[in-house]
Amino acid sequence: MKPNILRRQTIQRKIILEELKRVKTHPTADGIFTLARKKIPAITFGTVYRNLNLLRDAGKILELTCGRYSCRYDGDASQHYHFFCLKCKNVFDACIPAVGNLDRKVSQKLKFQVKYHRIEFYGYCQKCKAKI
Amino acid sequence: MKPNILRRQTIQRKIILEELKRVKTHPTADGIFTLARKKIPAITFGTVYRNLNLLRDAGKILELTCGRYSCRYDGDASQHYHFFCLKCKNVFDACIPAVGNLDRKVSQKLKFQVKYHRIEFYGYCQKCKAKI
DNA sequence: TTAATTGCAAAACTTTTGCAACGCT
DNA sequence: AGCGTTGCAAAAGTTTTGCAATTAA
Repeated sequence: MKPNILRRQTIQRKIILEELKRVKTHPTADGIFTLARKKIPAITFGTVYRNLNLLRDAGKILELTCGRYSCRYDGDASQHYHFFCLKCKNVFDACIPAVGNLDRKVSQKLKFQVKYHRIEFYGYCQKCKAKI
Repeated sequence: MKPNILRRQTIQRKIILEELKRVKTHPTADGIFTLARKKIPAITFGTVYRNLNLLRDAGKILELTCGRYSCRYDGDASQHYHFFCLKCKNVFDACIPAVGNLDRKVSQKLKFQVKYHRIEFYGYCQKCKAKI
């Protein structure tokens, strides 16, 4: 059923991952498509989405869900938190250390198996808080 | 531009909010539509979505974003965290107290104005962890 | 060679919206 | 009466998918 993942290195996949690691803007799939098309004009949406799904499943990138439509992607798959600006809708890394023991607390309370957690901060970024 | 919100009490709005507060399943918009249609067979998707948006904007319900498509809704708008089962995709309340000082830490670090945060736990619920 | 991957295009799915009719207040 | 709200249907926006051609290993 599931296709074998990341078995081949294609130029499309390489560029998508490279661009995602290069930028710090946590782009949407559409944004990645635009970035990739500058390097590979013939690339299509289907290829971008398929690769994003595969890279996410392989744990090489993070898929951040925000709002109704559209996810955002992060080329840095290590544990870290995010800040979402309520005004300009940009996403930033929230540079604080991981909160310890959270997963264990919830495991004990719910009797569930907690694998990981995410924390999202919401508010106004430096530029936007000046304009409110 | 923006319509005046929640100015009138309609039967549709009343049922949507009642059902959302009644169930503990954190349903999707589609799920709420199905629930509401049992009480008001003529209700439409448009009405459900419009009301969910208005109720969310008014702070009466929570909109939880999870995955690509589809948000989930929570009739309990008070501060609490959530657990997402990676297998059955159900959403549960994570009954642990709010983590203090988090917002302040990020505010100081980033020089942003942090209004609130959300924490999402991921793993396997009691039923699913037995089947892995 | 062969099977994963791509490009293309259509489909699927969720959410929004314009408009006339309806119905709270 | 006034206008917020609904039902209807079409549109918009995002993501997925079937298929034949391509291409990495």
